[in-house]
Amino acid sequence: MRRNKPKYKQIIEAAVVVIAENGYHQSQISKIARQAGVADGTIYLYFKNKEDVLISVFKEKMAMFVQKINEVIAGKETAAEKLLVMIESHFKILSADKKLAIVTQLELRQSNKDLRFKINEVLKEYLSVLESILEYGRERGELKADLDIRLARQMIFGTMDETATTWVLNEHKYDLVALAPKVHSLILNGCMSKNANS
Amino acid sequence: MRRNKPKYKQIIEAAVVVIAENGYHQSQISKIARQAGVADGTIYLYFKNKEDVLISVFKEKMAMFVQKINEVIAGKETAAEKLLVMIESHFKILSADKKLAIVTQLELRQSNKDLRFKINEVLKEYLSVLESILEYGRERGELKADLDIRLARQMIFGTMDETATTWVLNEHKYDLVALAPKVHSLILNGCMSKNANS
Amino acid sequence: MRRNKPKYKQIIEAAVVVIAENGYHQSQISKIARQAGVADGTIYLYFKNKEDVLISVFKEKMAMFVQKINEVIAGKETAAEKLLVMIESHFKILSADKKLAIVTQLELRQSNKDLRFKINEVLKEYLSVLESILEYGRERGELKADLDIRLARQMIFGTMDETATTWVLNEHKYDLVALAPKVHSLILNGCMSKNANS
Amino acid sequence: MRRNKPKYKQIIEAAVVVIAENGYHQSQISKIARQAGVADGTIYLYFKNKEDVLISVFKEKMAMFVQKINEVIAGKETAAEKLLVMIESHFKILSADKKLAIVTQLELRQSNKDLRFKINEVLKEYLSVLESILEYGRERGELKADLDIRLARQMIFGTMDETATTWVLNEHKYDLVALAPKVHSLILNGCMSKNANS
DNA sequence: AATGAATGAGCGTTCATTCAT
DNA sequence: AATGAATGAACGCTCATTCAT
Repeated sequence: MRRNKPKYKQIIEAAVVVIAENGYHQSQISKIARQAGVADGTIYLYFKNKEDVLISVFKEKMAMFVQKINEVIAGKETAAEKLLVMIESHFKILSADKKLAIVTQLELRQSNKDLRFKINEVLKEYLSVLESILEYGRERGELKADLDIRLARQMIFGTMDETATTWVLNEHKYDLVALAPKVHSLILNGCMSKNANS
Repeated sequence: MRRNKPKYKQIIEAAVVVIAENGYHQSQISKIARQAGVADGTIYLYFKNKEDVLISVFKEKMAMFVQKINEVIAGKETAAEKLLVMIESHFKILSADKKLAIVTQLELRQSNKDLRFKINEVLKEYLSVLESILEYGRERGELKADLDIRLARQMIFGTMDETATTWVLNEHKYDLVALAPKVHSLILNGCMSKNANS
Repeated sequence: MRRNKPKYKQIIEAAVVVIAENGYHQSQISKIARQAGVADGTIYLYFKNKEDVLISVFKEKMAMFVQKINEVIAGKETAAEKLLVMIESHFKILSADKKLAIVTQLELRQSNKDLRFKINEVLKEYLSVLESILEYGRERGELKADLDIRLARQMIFGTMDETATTWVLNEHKYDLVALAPKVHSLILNGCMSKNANS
Repeated sequence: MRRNKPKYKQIIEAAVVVIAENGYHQSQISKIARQAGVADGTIYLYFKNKEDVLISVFKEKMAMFVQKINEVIAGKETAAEKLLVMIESHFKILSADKKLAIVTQLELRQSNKDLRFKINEVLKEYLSVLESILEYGRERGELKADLDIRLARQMIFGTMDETATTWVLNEHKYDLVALAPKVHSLILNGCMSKNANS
């Protein structure tokens, strides 16, 4: 089980640091190796190639996302509460590790189509957690009976993602986590005034 | 004004075609030159460097977006209607030019941080049109009085963008424009059931 | 016609010098470029890749061999005379360009199977000239009526090649051309004593 | 004496198999170790370096050649007979072990100049057996009194070698051993017709 | 004796940019 | 203005060898 070898994690963490500090296209294997304190060749004992390092960074971090989200939503009764803690957790994880935020929101998106296709595969697990909350809410009558789950998922993920990216582009200069309730409210209730007739 | 010279437009259009057909990383200056019917060196008479070509592609196309959106929203009275036609137009432009959709949703995002920073600058004009609609709606009492404009803008743009990207990743196999009313409804009213007490 | 561009020949000649002086495995593109007085990238304007440079060295030189041989054998009446001048010319060309001798007899043989397969293709033209002399001699009654042409060709080429290689391995310390008549006699008459009954 | 240790032979045999199956440039130490059932490092307990493994392969196999040839020529009276059985044995050994044939005729020749220089040293023993047959024949009056022994040896070895290589390049699709008498006749009597006046 | 994880030097090729014509 | 031949920096990956255990 390669994931338990200390060097595996060591290289993953080094990759996050190097990519955040240098950008995707300036993250040569030699830099990652130096940061990890190993020889270039050692990376190839744990990873198939450079792409495998990058996809593994994403897999490991996304697995952490999914695990964390699953933990916090389990403790909540309603879909609305589950969504709130999901958004909060998502923002908390990025706020707690700003280098990770740079990597996931900006740098990894510069990868080529192949890598981004693989990243999308990994993302699916996360999106399916989100979809299961939506289905749960729809069944309970909390959410609209005719809610298009996929579209709603795209709205919610799109909103969280855009919010997080804007925050990173603004160099983290405001509190991302504090936005969670407002984002949550927008998603559940929309923009429209209560007394407007649509 | 370089933009009025015929070769300027010629090179821009050639770049869109080449990027859509070959992908960002396979779009060498020599390919763009060949597609445009000029010599490699000629490109450097109209553009500072390769990045300038790409940012110009984005600027030109985004200007078209802004112009089109301004046209359609001018003919609508309410903010809700303006938003609907904005979403529809956004989706229509991408549906009408699938190469452009590939370029904006997938390929240009592979560019490096510098280029994407500049693209974000260009995007601001588009986003400010969106913000002005939201302000208009808030003033008219259509939209929530306490609506956080910037956050709402992020939600709306994030949702449209994610919806469009998913559509491109699914190889345009369903009708993107047909989703506009549902996206519009989600944005205005949210996911929550009417009779739920939030 | 790339072969007439001066840089093409320039690079071929540089390759011969570099390979002879450094050996096949130490003949990096950068060394060949430096020797030719061009930039590394320039080589790729004239050759597809490194293998293409090496195979072209062989093709050009072998074409010279074939042309020279054809010239000298045309002036001779009998197959025996043709063979003699062929062997002499073969040895003369190698003697006149000792670097070329090192390259063809030692260095190019270290190439991988793919390259050597392609070299063999080029060699076929040379071997067919040899076979045509043998056929001519058989028809004229000079050579044995039941001579196995292919086997005789292998004997003659094998003998010339081994003789030349041994000479190169001995660092050209004796006169290769002077051996031609003896090689010719061995090939025509064999080793056996005239009065022996076999 | 390292050669008597079981792992020594084990590694040699593994090397022959690996080189024949993968080619010279794809025969990494790790592959040879795996085939031999030992660790990579173990090879360095028995061999100085990779070159030492390869030269040892050649030495061991060439020793077998020499021993076998010495056995068969001892049973023959005339030089002509000795030569015939030598050629036959040479071809038989290669026919019987096609992997060995690939290794000696094609793969080992891709090695660098140093290694091939050492291989030539080993070859000398084989060549000296051949020369002693020629000297024996000359003394007995069987072979020409003025025969240049070294040149004749080059002709004979070159012919056998070229014949064997051509056979390997033709993927062993004809019977190599069956060619021995014809090769023998060519070597002894040459190509020339009996009644020609040379 | 035996292991195998770790090392790190080495190189073919691409392509944005220049500049003499 | 337009050309396009020439430039040369930059990097992922392999694998023979070592050495702590």
